[in-house]
Amino acid sequence: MTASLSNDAIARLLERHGRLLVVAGESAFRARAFERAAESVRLYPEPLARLAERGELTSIPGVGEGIAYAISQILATGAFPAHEELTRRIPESVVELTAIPGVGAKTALKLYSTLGIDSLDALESALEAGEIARTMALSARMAETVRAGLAAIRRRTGRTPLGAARPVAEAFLAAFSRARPQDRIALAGSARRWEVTIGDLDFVIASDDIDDTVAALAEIPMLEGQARSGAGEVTGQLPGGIRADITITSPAAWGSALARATGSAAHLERLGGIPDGLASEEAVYVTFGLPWIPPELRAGGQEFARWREIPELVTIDAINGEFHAHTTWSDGGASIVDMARAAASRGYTLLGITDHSQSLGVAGGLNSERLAAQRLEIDAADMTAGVKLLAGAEVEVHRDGTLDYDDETLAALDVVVASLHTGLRQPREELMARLERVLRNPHVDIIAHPSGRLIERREGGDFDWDRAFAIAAETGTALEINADPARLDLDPTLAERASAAGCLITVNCDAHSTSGFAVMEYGVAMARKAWLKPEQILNCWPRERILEWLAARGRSSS
DNA sequence: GCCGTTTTCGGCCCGACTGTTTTCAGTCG
Repeated sequence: MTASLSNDAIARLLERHGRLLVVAGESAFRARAFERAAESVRLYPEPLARLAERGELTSIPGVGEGIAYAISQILATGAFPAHEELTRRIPESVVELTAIPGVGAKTALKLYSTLGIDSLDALESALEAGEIARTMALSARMAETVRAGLAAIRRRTGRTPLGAARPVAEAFLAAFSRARPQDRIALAGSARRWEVTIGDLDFVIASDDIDDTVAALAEIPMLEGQARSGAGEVTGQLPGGIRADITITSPAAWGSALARATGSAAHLERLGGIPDGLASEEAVYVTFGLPWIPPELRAGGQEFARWREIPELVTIDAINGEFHAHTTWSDGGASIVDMARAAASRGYTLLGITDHSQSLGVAGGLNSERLAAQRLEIDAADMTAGVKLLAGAEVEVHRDGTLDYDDETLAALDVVVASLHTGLRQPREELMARLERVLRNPHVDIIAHPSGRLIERREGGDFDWDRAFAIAAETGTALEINADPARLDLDPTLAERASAAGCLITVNCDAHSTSGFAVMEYGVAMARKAWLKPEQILNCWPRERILEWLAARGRSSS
């Protein structure tokens, strides 16, 4: 039994197998089964080795007889037969190719079987040599798609999205606190500053006995490959392959150590060196004649000129409702009533129910008949738990800028959120013409996730933002900061520009379940990085004022 | 491969868009 194999390591292997099954052209359902099982295993609280000993692997959701056998093989040998057989046919690295937009499983397999291309590097070489275009199996057009896709991937930072890193950080904080309740631990670095992507995770621990703390760290299973790099420095690897840098300090020097480890480099440089031996961050800032600066604002710029405004910035308590949420009517996991109750428990007084429109078939989009039926249920549930429900929709924007419902249907809705989910690779002219048409559509109240980016996975559209913001300010259309950690869109820099241009901002979770509202902390952090105040954010307004705003836009909500 | 008040087989992941096409395969959301 390989006791050292972590749940994360097992999950990674199952996930790689799932992805390889897709490329191999196996059943998409079988591939998904492996990916689902991997997700389930990664989050499983108990080491799988112990479950395997008890013969309880199939108690994990998504793990049946087949995958339980694979896991037992992985635990015993570090691999499993089906995976070894598959990798003999197709190298694992071929999966890399499918990261290129426009290259799916079939094309990746074709590239491998006809040209032996088994990685992005090999693909780039073949492209340089002109092999792609010369090969009869692949057209010149394909070569161009590949070239553009490779360039987009090379532009990626290779950093970890915040939404992947923070849950890992929180799990580690909890695990350490259980092991060493007498020590104090905090997250530091870019994750504490709510940067959209992070390079590694930094932690600071205050301890009266550094050696004891180091020994306790060695006992935490989720921190692998630990090394002591200095008297009070420990490094290691956390789930997802994220590097952890841990600084251990005395309680008396906690403030100095935390401020240093939090950064940013530009912020520290502007401060001009953190004094040693201060017990709190407040004490650190006092020496510079400053109040405590919240981590998300430590960018090395405006915080030194605008610190007096900090108490006025938006906080999570100022959020009074949301305009973008899904239910089981389309691709959500909770009913209208359950979503309303979850909203109420967050102190909201208003919630827009905005399921997908008809052309987004994969998400179970509603045609106008089902939309009308849904309104009956929304109206019946209105004021459930004291929350005003708006019968809205997240409406697809077609490639020509027209919307997915006719004017009559749109006019009957309480709120219309418009989204571009497809055709984001259109050239700037087309994309802008399309966006302008949406912004000038009198039925549209809010533009959801305006750029369409998926962090580290897909770049946003090539919009002319200054022009877009000017039009949005003119039409009064609100622009969303989507709090989903996979999106964080608008980005804080764009949100700040939009607000400066006079645009109204709204921060929404795009919740697909009752737990989906938890990501609001990300959205608020982004809004704070953009130096936004509640007045500038539509869903911080009192309910009556929001309803007046909607009414003034021709909305019928009562 | 997993799952189940739809329960041991058959559904799960549908439909639009694009161009690798010219009657349909591949990709994407």
